[in-house]
Amino acid sequence: MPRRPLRFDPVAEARRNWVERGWLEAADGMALVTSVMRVHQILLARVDDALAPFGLTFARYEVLMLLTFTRTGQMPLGKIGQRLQVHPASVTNVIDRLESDGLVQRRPHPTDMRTTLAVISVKGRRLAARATEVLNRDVFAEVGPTPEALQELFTTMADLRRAAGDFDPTPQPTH
Amino acid sequence: MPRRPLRFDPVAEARRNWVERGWLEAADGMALVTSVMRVHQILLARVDDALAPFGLTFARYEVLMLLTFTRTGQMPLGKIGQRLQVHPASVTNVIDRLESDGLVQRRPHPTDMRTTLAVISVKGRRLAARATEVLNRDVFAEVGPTPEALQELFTTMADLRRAAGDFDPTPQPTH
DNA sequence: TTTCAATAGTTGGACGTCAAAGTAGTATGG
DNA sequence: CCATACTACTTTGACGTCCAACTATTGAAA
Repeated sequence: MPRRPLRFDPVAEARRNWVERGWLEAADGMALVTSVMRVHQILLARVDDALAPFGLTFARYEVLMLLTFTRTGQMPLGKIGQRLQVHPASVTNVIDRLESDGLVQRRPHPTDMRTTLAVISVKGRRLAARATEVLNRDVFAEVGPTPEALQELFTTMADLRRAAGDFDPTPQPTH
Repeated sequence: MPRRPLRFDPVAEARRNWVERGWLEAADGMALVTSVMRVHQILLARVDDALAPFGLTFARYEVLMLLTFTRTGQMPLGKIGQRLQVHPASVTNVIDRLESDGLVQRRPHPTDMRTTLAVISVKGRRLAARATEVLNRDVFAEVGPTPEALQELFTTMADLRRAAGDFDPTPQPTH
C-alpha cells in the first residue's frame, strides 16, 4: 500500500475536532476506537507479509496453530469458531482453503453426524512450525515500544475484552 | 454472530502455549497482536451496529466526518486515502457507495484533471451529524474500563503507530 | 518540444468477515 | 414414538480491504 507518512497523528487530529465541537464525553472513546482500527491494520499487514511466503494468512495460521495445540490435532469446526471468535461461515471458508492446500482435512465426527472435525496434516504441522519461526522472529518479537508498555497494553485490552463479554470475567493469570 | 462467552481468555491461553514451547521472546508480542485483532473485531461490531440504522458503516462514516471537518466540505480522493490510511481502491469503493446514496458527490478538480474531489452533500452532513450523536452516546462514551486506562491505551498505541511509520515522529500533543 | 517517468483514479480479482437462509442430524417434550 | 426445537455446518450475497494492471494526465529531463 502507498505509505507516505503524514506529518501529524490523524487520530489526535480527529480528537481535537471532537473536543472543538464539545463532544468531550466521547472524544477519548473515539480516539481509542480509531487507534485500534489503525493498529489492527498495521499489525495485520505485518503478519500477513510475513506469512505470505508460506501461502498463509493470519486467519489460516490461527486455525493451524489452534489445531497444533490440541492433543489429537483435531477439533470440531464449531469449536474453532468459538475459540477464534469468528462466524461459522468464516470457519467454513478458511477450512475450505486449508483443505484444498492439504494442510488440514475434514473428517466426520465419530458419534455426532452433524459435526465435522478438522484434522491437521503432517504438511500442515510442518508449515505452521516454519511460519511460526519467521513470525516470532520478524513480527512478534519486534512489536511494541517497550516490553512494559506491551504488557500494560495487553492487560488493559484484556480488561476491555472481558468487559465486552469476550470471555467469562473469571480472573485469569496472564503469565 | 453467535457469542457464547468462553470460560477463559483465549489470548492468555495462546500465550501460555507460546511460553510452554519456549518462545519467550515472542510470547508478549503474539499476545498483543492477537488482542488487537479481537478488540478490533469487538469495537468494529459495536460501531457498525450503531451505524446500521443510518445505512452507514465505519468506513463510510469516517469519510463523511473527514469531509465535514474540511473548510469547503471537499477533498481529493487520494488525500482521503492518506488521511484514513486506506488503499486508493478502497476509497473508490467507499465513495462509490456514498455517492450512490447521495451523501457525497464526485467533482473534477479545477486545475488538475487527474484529481477527483469528493464533496459532501447537505444530506451527507445531516446524516453524519445524526450518526455522530448516536455513536458518541452509545459507543464512544461507553468504551474502556476507566478514563485513565483509556488515555493510557491511546497514548501507548500512538507510540506504536508512530514507530510503525504511520505518521511523522514529530511530538504531537494528544489533548 | 518531445519523450518518459510520476501521479490520480478505476477495474477486476482474491481474501476474510458477517448475516440470512437452507440442509441435515440430534434431543426433548407430550 | 413422534413432532418440534435445537445444533452444526454450508451456501449465497454484501461489504471492506488489498494488490496488480490499466488509463489518463501532469511534470521534468533531454
